[in-house]
Amino acid sequence: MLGLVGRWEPNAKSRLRQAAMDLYAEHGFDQTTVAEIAERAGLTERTFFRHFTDKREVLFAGSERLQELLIDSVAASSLSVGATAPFAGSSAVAAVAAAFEAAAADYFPPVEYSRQRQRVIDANPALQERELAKLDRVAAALASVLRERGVDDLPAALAAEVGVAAFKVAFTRWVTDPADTALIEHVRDAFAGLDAVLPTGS
Amino acid sequence: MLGLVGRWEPNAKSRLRQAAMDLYAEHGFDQTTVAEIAERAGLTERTFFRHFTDKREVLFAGSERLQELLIDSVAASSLSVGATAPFAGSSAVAAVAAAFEAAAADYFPPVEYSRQRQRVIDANPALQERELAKLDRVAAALASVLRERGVDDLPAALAAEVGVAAFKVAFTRWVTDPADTALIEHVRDAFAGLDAVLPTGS
DNA sequence: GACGAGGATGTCAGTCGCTGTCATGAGCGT
DNA sequence: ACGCTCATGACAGCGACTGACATCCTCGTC
Repeated sequence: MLGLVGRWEPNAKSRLRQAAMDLYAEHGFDQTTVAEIAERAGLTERTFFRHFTDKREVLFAGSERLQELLIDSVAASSLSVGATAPFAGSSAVAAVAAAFEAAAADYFPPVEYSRQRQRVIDANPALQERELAKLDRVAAALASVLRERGVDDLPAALAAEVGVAAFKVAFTRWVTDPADTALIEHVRDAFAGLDAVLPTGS
Repeated sequence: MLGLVGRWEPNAKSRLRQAAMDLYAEHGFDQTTVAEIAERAGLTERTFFRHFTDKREVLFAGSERLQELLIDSVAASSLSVGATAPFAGSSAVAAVAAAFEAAAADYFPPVEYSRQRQRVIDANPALQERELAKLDRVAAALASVLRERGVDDLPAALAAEVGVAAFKVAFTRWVTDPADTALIEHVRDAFAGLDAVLPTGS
């Protein structure tokens, strides 16, 4: 269960991932064949599909960990569960924001790598779809944990979706930022921008 | 350009769509073969791919029209372009909200159909990915038109993403609502809920 | 130190989504 | 009648993905 990596050539999975990333970046996703990836990794096409469900999944392997980070963070946050209507909701977004800020500091790889990865993704609709799907699962998980913490259905769903929306904007700005500002700063800016963006009262 | 439908059996495209929907609903998406769809429509597999780029695209054919509706609506709205910082952003969300409310009244098919369609989509990850991709293109288009109307980059992106996020929640609640409340009501609730969900000041 | 269990890999064959190419046949204008 | 256009059919082919079975290494056990 701890991944005592194996009796064969070790790191098969990471070798496959590396080979895939290189080929995707060099020739493009569509022009890369799974057989080529496997060959470069010294393995077989069949083995590739034993490590990754998908040709696309190679680029999104670590996403479960991000989801866990966020969930644990929100689960451990001090939500004012007992508060009356509007406050329960607003502290939910705050908790989500805090979770993303924490993840921004811990989880993400260096900008260089993220940029290269994003270039590959942006060049292919199928990969963008997968990226959105991952984010949507994150939103669903966040909404779920918020509900478990006592937040009502509607505000829980809204807080989760809005939080992910803000993060999407922050992440995009991060990888396209020529000034190389830290991700956490972009996350703060985006969540702060939410206040300015919503009609104050209505 | 007006679709003078043709010299062959007319409505090839809608026959294909109907056949696909029926088969997807009956046997499931994965268990349905494109050849089967084409056969039921009295056509060939090859012809199917001339009408739809994808096996999935059958379920999302009308989405460009929704996008146009929203864009036109926002483009025609009275945005306070000249306003100073916070107000420009907030009226942007209001414009997006109004656009979705208008679309909710005009565009969407009856609940029955939407529910059946959604059942098919919810049963298949690949279809969910496509649905998210469509919504993301909507968000991108909204952000673009907001920028053209003079809204700054960050608030434009946030308003678009948040608007789509709210709509996602509203739509989900609509198709799962046992009380059959109108979609526009759910849209209003969701956008109203945004106010309660965000920390008032911070 | 042989032996059996388990797990990761290889091999093979097959299905199906999707594409390029060329042929066919109906309608339409001249 | 002639040819043009265009939706469709007919084929051939690639590549993603899957299921079934064989192999082979490693480790624990006797």
